[in-house]
Amino acid sequence: MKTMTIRQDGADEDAPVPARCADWRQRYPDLSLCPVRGVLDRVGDKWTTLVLLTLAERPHRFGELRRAIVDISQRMLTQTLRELARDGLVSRRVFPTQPPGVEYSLTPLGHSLLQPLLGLVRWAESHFADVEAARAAHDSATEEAA
Amino acid sequence: MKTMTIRQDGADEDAPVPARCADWRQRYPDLSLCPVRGVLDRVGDKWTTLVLLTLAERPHRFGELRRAIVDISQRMLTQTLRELARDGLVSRRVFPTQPPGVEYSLTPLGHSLLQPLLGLVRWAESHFADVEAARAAHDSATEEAA
DNA sequence: CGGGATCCTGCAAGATACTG
DNA sequence: CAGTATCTTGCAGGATCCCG
Repeated sequence: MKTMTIRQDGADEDAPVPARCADWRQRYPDLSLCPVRGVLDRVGDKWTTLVLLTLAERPHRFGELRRAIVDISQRMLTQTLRELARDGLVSRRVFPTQPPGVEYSLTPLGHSLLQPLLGLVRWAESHFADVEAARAAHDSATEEAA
Repeated sequence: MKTMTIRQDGADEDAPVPARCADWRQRYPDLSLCPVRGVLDRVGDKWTTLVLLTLAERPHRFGELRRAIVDISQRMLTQTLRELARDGLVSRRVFPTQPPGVEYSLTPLGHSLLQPLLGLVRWAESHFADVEAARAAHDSATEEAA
């Protein structure tokens, strides 16, 4: 293995993609502690992304979010919002009216996550057809083998 | 609601982020069919990303992947690789040697996904400290309320 | 309206054992 | 070496009821 200078505080930011990846895996043998995994787990969460994207549009109240996301259960919405608030991605403002209103909105940090997230969305938009084609090809190939 | 011109074949690519998001949600009332969700579910998968990042480094054989990812079970590795191959992100080459060797590598499509993925990784690298700080602040705040 | 607390279930995923 | 098959379980997540 080639010797490689690794900065103590993080990966070598000038390193090419592969080296960066290898570096991350080496520095976090316990994957549950890896910050990258933490983020990816969140993003992959069934609802987190949907909530973030919805809030990207404009601030929403609890009920608005429920209706916007349609098939989210109230339990999951509450839970997702709490974790997002805890992570500092979403802020929760309570209006002491009657009945009480609660408004959720993206924090600057949450907004910053939106950019890479949108990168993924764009990839999905432009490459989903390829994925579907690959699936069709693969499926017909394996089925004809059977 | 404001009227908005939606191109038949996809979201308005010039639209600002929020409108794009709203658009996606509207066009896919059934979220399980939404291509964006499909991609995000994959990325969020506990192992998919790890495998892709590992293969980004260089092609790996099955056993190499197992050892590289350490705490993946053989079952999950097989399953993950099969789905990635089916989606056309990873290619599988069999060498008819004795004993047989199988090499997995990224396809061009898989490699293209790497870019947005790395965007997320970079976000995690640069903002994880903020998330942890937010958590600490949030936790101490709620705990003192109790 | 905006949740909290409970109960219950399905499936994701680990462990183990076997095969070409 | 590179998987497949089977069994088993944890827990994500839905449904439901209640409360300030």
